[in-house]
Amino acid sequence: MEKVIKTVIVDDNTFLIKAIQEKLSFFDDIQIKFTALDGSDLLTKISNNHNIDVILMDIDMPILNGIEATEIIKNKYPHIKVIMLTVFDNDENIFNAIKAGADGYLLKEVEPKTLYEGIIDTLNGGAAMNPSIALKTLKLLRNPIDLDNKKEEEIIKLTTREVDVLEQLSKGLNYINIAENLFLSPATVRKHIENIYTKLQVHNKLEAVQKAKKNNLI
Amino acid sequence: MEKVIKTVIVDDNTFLIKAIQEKLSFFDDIQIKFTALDGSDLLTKISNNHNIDVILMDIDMPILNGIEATEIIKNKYPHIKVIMLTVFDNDENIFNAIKAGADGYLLKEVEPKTLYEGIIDTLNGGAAMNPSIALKTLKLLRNPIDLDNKKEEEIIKLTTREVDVLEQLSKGLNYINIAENLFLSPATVRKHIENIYTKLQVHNKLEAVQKAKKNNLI
DNA sequence: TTATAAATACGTCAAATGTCGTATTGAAAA
DNA sequence: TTTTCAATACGACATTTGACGTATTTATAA
Repeated sequence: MEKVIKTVIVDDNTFLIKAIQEKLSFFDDIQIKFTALDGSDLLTKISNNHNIDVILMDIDMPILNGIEATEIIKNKYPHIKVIMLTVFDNDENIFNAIKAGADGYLLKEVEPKTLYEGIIDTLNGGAAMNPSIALKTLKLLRNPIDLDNKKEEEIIKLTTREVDVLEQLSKGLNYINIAENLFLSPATVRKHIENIYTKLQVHNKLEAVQKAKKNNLI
Repeated sequence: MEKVIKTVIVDDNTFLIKAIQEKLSFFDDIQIKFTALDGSDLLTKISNNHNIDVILMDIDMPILNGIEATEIIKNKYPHIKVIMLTVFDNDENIFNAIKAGADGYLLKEVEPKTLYEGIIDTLNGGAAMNPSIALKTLKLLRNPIDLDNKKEEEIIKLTTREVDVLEQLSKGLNYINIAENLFLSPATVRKHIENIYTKLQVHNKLEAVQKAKKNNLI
């Protein structure tokens, strides 16, 4: 028989705590030891009982947020695995959470089974990650952003097709070649690029590529 | 109904190709367009048919290895997803594969279902990764090693004035503005740029700026 | 069911860019 | 001293790009 996985949930929203608990209720070996409503609350409770395997940590919380809490926890109890469980997937949060020592990063809409497997993988010495988060970490590795030089991250939303086109643009290809690569009409490529320029508020290829890289869109 | 996923397998071991094919045979929407025995073989075959969704790429191969091949492929066909599929999980391979533009990194022992899901996730704009690989990428992000592998660096000599112009170019300025900034005639700016293109062996602004950055000229 | 969004595509026009050729001047190198 | 190179500059021409408007189809969300 497998031994239980002593789990802690930290979230300032009691409804979301309930939701996570329900997701995990399918799995007999998950044991919720306690829950906490913010980082400070967690620290208090954990100092009385640090016999914990894994913490599921929200980020946006009052008093002490999830990233600060993670840093403290991982410093004091490095054996405890911390998996971020949040609705936010912006670069800065991801990067800071990783820097703080998080062992995984999942989005709240995660399937129960995926969440469970993520916990197991993490305890087995891996890291749990949504594919979309994984991609962002790859991009961060390729193109290290300067977080100091980066205030409020604009939320620029490009469609997948627009990203395809932008990637091609970034290789220095012209419209004709991009069209050939993506099996499109050059007219469509131009239209996509037009839309990209509008969204990025730029007026030529070079600016588009630079802004896209800066915002880790490509 | 979902459309088929045009897939290519690259591996110098025909037995392993067979093994991968068998793993994917469970899934009706995976269509193996062709297989290749090394990077060079892949490039030849893909130049005749680049209507491909995803490439499963081994790393250790003769003639042209998987990382070099990935770099070439992603430069020419950035829309094609490349997932590394290898037995090696050392930091250097992972880091270099990511730098080369890989969209995922899975180990060969991967379960058929996991491999399939990884392909799907990647095509949906995510990244496929084993948990153990994911952890390594996190560690690389926390502690960035600079494996700045500069091989045979070409010796490109630009004049100081050309560098001036190139720097302006890299800011996304047009000829008129560059001329104003440097107190030149636009015609002169154009001539400088023409000479820069010749020296760098490129044919447009974007390529010039990228090559210049790569060679630390700006 | 009806909006809405995404992806596709065409046409037009002006502006910018890439590629030629040619030429003058001054400074540095042979 | 002669030659070469760097920097400046003009003209011409074809191609590419950027900025409009418009329109159809499909999938998804309200």
